[in-house]
Amino acid sequence: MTNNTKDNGVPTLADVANYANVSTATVSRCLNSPERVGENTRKRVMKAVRDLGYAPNFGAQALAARQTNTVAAVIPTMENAVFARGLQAFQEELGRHGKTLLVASSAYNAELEEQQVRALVARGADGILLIGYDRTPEIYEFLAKQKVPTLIAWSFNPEEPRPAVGFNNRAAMADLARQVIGQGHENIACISAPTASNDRARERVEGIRDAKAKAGQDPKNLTVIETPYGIETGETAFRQVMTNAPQTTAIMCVNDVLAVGALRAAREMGMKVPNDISVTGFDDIEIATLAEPPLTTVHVPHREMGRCAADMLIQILKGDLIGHNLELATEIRIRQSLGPAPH
Amino acid sequence: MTNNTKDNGVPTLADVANYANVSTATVSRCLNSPERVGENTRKRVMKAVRDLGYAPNFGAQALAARQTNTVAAVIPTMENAVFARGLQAFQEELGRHGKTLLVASSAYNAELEEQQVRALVARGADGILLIGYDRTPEIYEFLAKQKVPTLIAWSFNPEEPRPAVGFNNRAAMADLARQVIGQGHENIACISAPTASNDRARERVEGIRDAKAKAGQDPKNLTVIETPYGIETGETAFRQVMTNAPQTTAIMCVNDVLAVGALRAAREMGMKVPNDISVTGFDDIEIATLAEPPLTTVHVPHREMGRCAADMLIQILKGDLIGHNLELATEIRIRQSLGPAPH
DNA sequence: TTAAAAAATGTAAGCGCTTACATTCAGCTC
DNA sequence: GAGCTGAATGTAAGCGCTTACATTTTTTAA
Repeated sequence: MTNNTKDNGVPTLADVANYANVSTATVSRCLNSPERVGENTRKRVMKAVRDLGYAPNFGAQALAARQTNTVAAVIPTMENAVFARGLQAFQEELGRHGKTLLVASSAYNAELEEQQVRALVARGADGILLIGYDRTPEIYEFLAKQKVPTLIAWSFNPEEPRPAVGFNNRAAMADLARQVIGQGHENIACISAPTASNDRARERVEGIRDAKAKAGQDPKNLTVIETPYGIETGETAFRQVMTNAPQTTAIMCVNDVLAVGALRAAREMGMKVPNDISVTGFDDIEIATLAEPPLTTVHVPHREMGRCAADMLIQILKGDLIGHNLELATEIRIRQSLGPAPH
Repeated sequence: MTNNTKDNGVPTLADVANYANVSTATVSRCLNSPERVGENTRKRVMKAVRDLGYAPNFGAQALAARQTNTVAAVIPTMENAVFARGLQAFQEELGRHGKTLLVASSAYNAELEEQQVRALVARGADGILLIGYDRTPEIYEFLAKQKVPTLIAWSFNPEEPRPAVGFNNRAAMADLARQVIGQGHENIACISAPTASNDRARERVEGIRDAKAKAGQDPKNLTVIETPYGIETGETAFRQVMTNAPQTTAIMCVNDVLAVGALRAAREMGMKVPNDISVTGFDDIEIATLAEPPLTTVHVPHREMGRCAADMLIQILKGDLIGHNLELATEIRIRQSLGPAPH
């Protein structure tokens, strides 16, 4: 046995240096800035790397170079197709730039989110992606103190100073509400996700109020039911609406999944959509077109958002602070679930 | 300014030690095995940690402790709900054990998968989760050489020696096929994902053949169309089947998404499901129940698989090599998309 | 009271890499 | 050929933490 690899298995930089008869500095340079090394030497070193099956030790590299090339994301859940898509694109783009993705999910729970953020930062994330603006100041302070660049996604509010890539939830929902109102609906109800620590949901609800106000309707006069994410919860919420406010002719849901639940409940209750009642969603995920009838909704470019988020975060990490804020456009998709108000 | 934190910002263990008037070893012990430190000292140190806002440096910790507490997963794509769910559960369970998840996706591309595996290992993954058995020996060798414990998920083959948690794709599909054949179908076609480097798809197709053989039908006589993942591709494949083999009365798809595409194509072509043709899926994701008509499919416990995968990997990392193989049960879900063969 | 055992804490040697700085040496210029 | 320049390479000092081992303090037992 040679004196390489210290007999314990995994070869180190020193083993490679030894094998190639150069110093560790040269090997390191070969790997990180090959142009600074003579051609012959480089070839010899590369051969050594291959022969030995060398791979750099991550911890050592991170320690010495003070960065991990790792980016973290904390999302509510991957089971929501919206985030799965965005995250997929985010990861792909990150990969293209040699960065790796660390993920955790908060289950829409602020406290858990805080833990996750801390854990990921402790894992050496160079930067972090967070969903929406809403969270305790403690997290933001922590991030600032640890000097971890942070990007917000899925929300965009021109008045917020933080770097963000997203869309104007409020304006988008207001647009959609305008369409609904345009169909003659006056008794609108809204099925929302819990708004307590979710600015996206909150803004969407406000968007409906904005549109109502603009149309001369009383913005206070809006039935809102809050319920967790899920098809079943959407069903239950629909029933609740019909009990509390039977005169309702249009139900606007803050996401497609709740809307699909509403659609299902309507069918079970023998109500025809859109003849008896109209239903709208938000996100435009696959089930929106699959639903019976297909769902009128707001199309959100989730993939693009993920990709842009990655690009922006990379920019920020590089120190290029340009383009700190990016607003993406959404689009109303009118489908059969919206019809004129019955009279 | 005190002589803490070296003026450069982030506090280190030494700063904490200094502030609390103990050695770095004591601080380290406070953090990692508090029971080995006297109560007063511990309190003092913890206060110092809080006062200084100390957080351990990941690289240093990884380097010194020779582990990152990070586990990696390479999945085909998060956009497939099946993996999104499993991964979500995987991550949750990992989190419960203080581990963090690194993810990458291969887009069902073997070469890309290899790169991703290397990248993740280079990022210090202590262990890795891979989907299915199929991949080049090089990857397995690399993993072995780097001593990275590996777990296979979504497949389970008692004859394979590698640790795995999954289900018997072949048997499950054979079960479903038996039901189809039981409805009198003889001209069965299959819409499959590309089988080249996907043992799950391959096994499912073989499962159909098994059932045919068992029922006295010729297993060779099975129309198989391979197509990438997607609703649209499922539609196209359906049309292809009806062109190539118009006598087909049942189409078995290797996943729900392709099946939904088939369903849609059938509707567009004016064929009634299940009167004119039966369609089945595999996975039992949400859209299976949402589809019109609801899809007969194989229910796979994706979440449970994710959770078990995490548990097993953690066991393996600990060195407990027990329970090296885990087979999960699947279940046939008969819904309206399957009916008797027309005569 | 005292020695031995146990508990608490300290000392310091790495972990494997990057990089500032030092050295060597070939190729120039004059 | 002396002096200079710049490319190629080497030397060695950390990076911030863990942990084996040494030392000190406290507890226990006889």
